[in-house]
Amino acid sequence: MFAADSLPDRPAGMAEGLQYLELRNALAARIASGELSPGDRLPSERALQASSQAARGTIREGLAQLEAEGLIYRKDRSGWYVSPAPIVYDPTRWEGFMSYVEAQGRVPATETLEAAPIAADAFLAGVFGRDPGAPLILIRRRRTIDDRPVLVEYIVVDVALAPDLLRFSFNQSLTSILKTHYGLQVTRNKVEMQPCALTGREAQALGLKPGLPGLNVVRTSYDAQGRVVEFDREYWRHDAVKISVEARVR
Amino acid sequence: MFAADSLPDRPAGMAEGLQYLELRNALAARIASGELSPGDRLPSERALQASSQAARGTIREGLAQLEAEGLIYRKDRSGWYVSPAPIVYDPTRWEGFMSYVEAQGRVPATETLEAAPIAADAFLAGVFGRDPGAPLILIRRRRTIDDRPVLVEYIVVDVALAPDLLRFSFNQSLTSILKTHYGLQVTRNKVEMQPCALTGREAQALGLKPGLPGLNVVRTSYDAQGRVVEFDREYWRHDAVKISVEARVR
DNA sequence: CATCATTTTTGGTCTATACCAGTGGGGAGA
DNA sequence: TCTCCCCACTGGTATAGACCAAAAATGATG
Repeated sequence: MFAADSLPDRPAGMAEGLQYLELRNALAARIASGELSPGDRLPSERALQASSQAARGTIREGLAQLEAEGLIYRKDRSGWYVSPAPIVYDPTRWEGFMSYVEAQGRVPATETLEAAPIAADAFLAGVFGRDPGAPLILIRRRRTIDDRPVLVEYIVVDVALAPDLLRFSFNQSLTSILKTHYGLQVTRNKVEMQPCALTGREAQALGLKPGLPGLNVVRTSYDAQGRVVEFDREYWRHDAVKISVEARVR
Repeated sequence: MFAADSLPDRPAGMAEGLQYLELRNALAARIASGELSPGDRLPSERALQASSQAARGTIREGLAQLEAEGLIYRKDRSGWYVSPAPIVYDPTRWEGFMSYVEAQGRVPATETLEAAPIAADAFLAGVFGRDPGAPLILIRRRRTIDDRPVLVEYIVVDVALAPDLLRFSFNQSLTSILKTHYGLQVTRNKVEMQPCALTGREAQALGLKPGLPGLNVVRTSYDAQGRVVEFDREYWRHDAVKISVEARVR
């Protein structure tokens, strides 16, 4: 009940007599025992159906349950797979995705999907304290851990603080580009997080069925003068991340 | 794409031609327009079926989608309802549930489900820096906002720091009891959060179908001497809370 | 050995139906 | 008027089938 890392193979009170929960429990036990390891493919729905006598809809109900718990994930029309361990994410200690993931013994990678100048709309103008129409830069990236896409992000930077930013490659740390070439150092963060459904472009970029659960992280980074250095909206796979915050009470 | 409060009635690229997404879009639009307000009951599944010509399974697929997005929730065998706005939760500024919820213009309440002495197991012994078997106190509470249960929590307190704690009522702020009567003041917090599925006792206490998505928050509170004042595991309805963290970068 | 076309497998969507169990309202009876 | 019971309604679970589109495996071909 208390151990932080306990993922019970059969949560107390999880009703028996329900076929989809029985299936869930059976698969969860096989994952917990190590018979199925992260990355392994589960038997196909029809194979599970044959071995359990249940209807396919019932099988899918059980699989969806495990998916909601983050124990397994699906690859469209390819199969169901056991989820890798989530990475631990402390938004107050964020020194960038690459170093963060590496520190946890995983292999990160970044792909720039888009990088272009845009004009501030009303919302972004408010964020950056500029007038609507002010020139900004939008960067869209996809980030992977061990070759599995885990998040897509939209980063907005103020051109006034980082002129000619587009000449750089964004497949590495943006934080270090801003620091090295523009002397912009983040000293304060505001982070908002909310569970969401991954839809449309986000789902597509992550190779997910639209509507799957995700985590939406919005980060506003300020420098010592209180200027907005970076505005960042991230969409994470819900099973890829675990949030851990450590902070003094104020 | 950027506005933090945008809950689009039809996310860009959310495929058309899929009946369950069409239904989702139709209902989301009615919620966004205000035709359906928080707390309102949706038409029954069979009524939606009659008006859309789709099979009931398809209807339920669309409803499950909206549920995953946090726009609606279900009450077992009673109906589907529009979700109220989530409360904003900053774990680094946590002064207690009651004041927090009140500050956002909502009505909080707390119910003690259980309060009893327990002996430390291996995990809790490690948390509190005591020997296994050391006497602790376990408090289980349910907390509601506007009469809707939103979380259950398991709080563990070290008897050595708070002797005779059980004489108090826990239907109010525990933080203030510890401060007023035992001089225990929290100065530092460690918080971990992870999406989870609400099962068994937790689902039951919240009146939810087992397996619905939730948010698991584990908080360890320390005083100025680094002693563990409180160890707290919370299970939130996923649609009841939005996390916002503001912190200096270290 | 690499490439392309074909076939098989897989999950994705959808229909139609059945029965169950808890909710909630209305009506009968005290 | 109040209480209790019953019943209609609601969502929850399950079956059995169908067809589709994308992925993966296969086999033919260069």
